[in-house]
Amino acid sequence: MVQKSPPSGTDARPRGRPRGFDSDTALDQARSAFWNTGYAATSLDDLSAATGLNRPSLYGAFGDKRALYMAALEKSRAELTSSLTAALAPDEPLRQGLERVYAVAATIYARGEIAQRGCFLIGTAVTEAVADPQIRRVLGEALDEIDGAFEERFRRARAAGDLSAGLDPAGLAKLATATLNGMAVRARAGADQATLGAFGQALVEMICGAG
Amino acid sequence: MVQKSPPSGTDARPRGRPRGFDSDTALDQARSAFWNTGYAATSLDDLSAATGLNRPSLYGAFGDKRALYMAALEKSRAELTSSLTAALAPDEPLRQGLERVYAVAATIYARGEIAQRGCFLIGTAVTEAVADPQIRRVLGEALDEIDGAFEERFRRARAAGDLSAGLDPAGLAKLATATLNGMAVRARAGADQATLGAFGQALVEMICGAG
DNA sequence: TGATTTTAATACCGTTCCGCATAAAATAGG
DNA sequence: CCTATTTTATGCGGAACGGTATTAAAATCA
Repeated sequence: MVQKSPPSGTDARPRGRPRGFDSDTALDQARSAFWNTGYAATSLDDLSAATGLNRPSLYGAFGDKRALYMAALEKSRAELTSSLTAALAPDEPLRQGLERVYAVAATIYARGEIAQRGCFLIGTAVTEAVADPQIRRVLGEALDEIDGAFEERFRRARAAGDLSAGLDPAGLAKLATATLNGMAVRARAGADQATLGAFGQALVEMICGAG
Repeated sequence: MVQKSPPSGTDARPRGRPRGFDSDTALDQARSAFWNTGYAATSLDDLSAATGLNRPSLYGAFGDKRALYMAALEKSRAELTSSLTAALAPDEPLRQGLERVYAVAATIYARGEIAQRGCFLIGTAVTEAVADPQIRRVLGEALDEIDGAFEERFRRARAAGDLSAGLDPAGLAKLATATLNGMAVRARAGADQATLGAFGQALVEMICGAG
C-alpha cells in the first residue's frame, strides 16, 4: 500500500517487472471513454478497450471504477483552472483575453470522435452530482475557481479603466462561467465550433461593447 | 398496437381489467427518478419503486426503459418551452419578464429530495447526448426553442424602445439561454436558491442596466 | 542461474440488469 | 354464470456488470 522509495538517493528502477504503460496516458484514455458516455454507462470493458489495459492492471493502477473516474475528474478540474488562469493572465485589453478564452473553449468543446462532447465536467459530473456528494463538491469547487479567475480578471480590467464602472465584477464572472457552461451544453447538443464561438462573441460584445 | 376506439361515440370503458394507475403521474414519478440519478444509473427496479408499478406494468404503459425516458424527456421539453413562452408573453417591461423567468427557474432548480437537481434536460440528457443521436436532437431542439422564445422577446422589447439598439437580440438570447444552463449546472453542484437567483440578477442588470 | 518481486493475462464469481413468460385477478359482454 | 379481454403479480433467463483469484511472464537481486 505504501509506496517504497529507493533506499538511497539514486532513482533505481523498482524491484519487479516494470509497468508496460504510462499511467497518465492511460488516465487520459479512460477519461476520453467517460467523456463520451458518462460515468454510469461506461463499463470496465469500455475502459479496458480505451486504455488497452486489462481490468486487473486498471485496478492496480487506479483502484476501482469510481476511483478511476475521480482521478479523471480531478485532472480535468486542475487542467481547466490552470489553463483558464493562464489565458487570463496576460496584460492586454480585456476584450482580447476574453476572446481567446472563448475561442479556445469553442475549439475544445467541438472536438469528439463520435460527436462534439463539450466539457468533461459538464458532460459527466453534472449527472452524477446529485447522488454523489463528493462529485458534487469537486464540481462546485471547479465552478467556483472559474468564477474566481474571471472575477479577478474583471477587477483588474476595471482598475485599468477597461471596464465600465457600472458593472459588477462578481456578477460578470458568474455570467462568464455560465456562458462557458452553456457552450458546453450546446456542444453536446450538436452545435459546431462556429456556433459555439458565437456565444463568446455575444458575451464579449455585451461586456466590452460592439466592435 | 393500434389503439382501438370504442365502436360508437360513447366513451365506454374498455373491455378488460381497468388500469389501476394514472399513466401521466407514473411518468412524472419515473422522470423524478431519472432526474436524480440520470438515465444510465437508474434501473428498472428504481423506476418500479418510484412509480409503485411492477416492471410489466411499466413495460405495457411506456415500452422499454429508453422509451420511458424519451417520454419523460419529451414531456420536459414541452413543459419547458410552453412555460417559458407563457412567462415571456405579457406586455410589460422587459426587466420584469426576465426577472420572473429567472426567479422561477431558481426555485425549480433548487428543488430536490436528495439535493438540488436543476433542469431535467441538463441533468440527464446532456450526458447521453453524445452517444444517442435522438436524445441529442431533442436536446438541441429544446435549446433552440428556448433561444427562439428569448429572441422573440428581445425583438419585441427593442421595438418597444425597451432595449438598447446596440444589442443583438439573437446574441442576447444565446446568453439568456446560457445563463439558464449555467444555473442548472450550478444547482446540481449544490448552489441554493439565493445563489441561483444571483445569476438572473446579474444578467438582468447587464441587459437592462442596474436598477 | 535461481529466488524474489512486480506486472500482465485468463478466467471466474456473485450480483445486478433488462426484458419477458406465465399465471392470477379484475372487468365487460353474452 | 361463463367466456373473452386486459391488467397485475411472481418469477425466471440470458447477458452484462464490477471486481478478484489464479496463473503466466518479465524484470531485479543474489
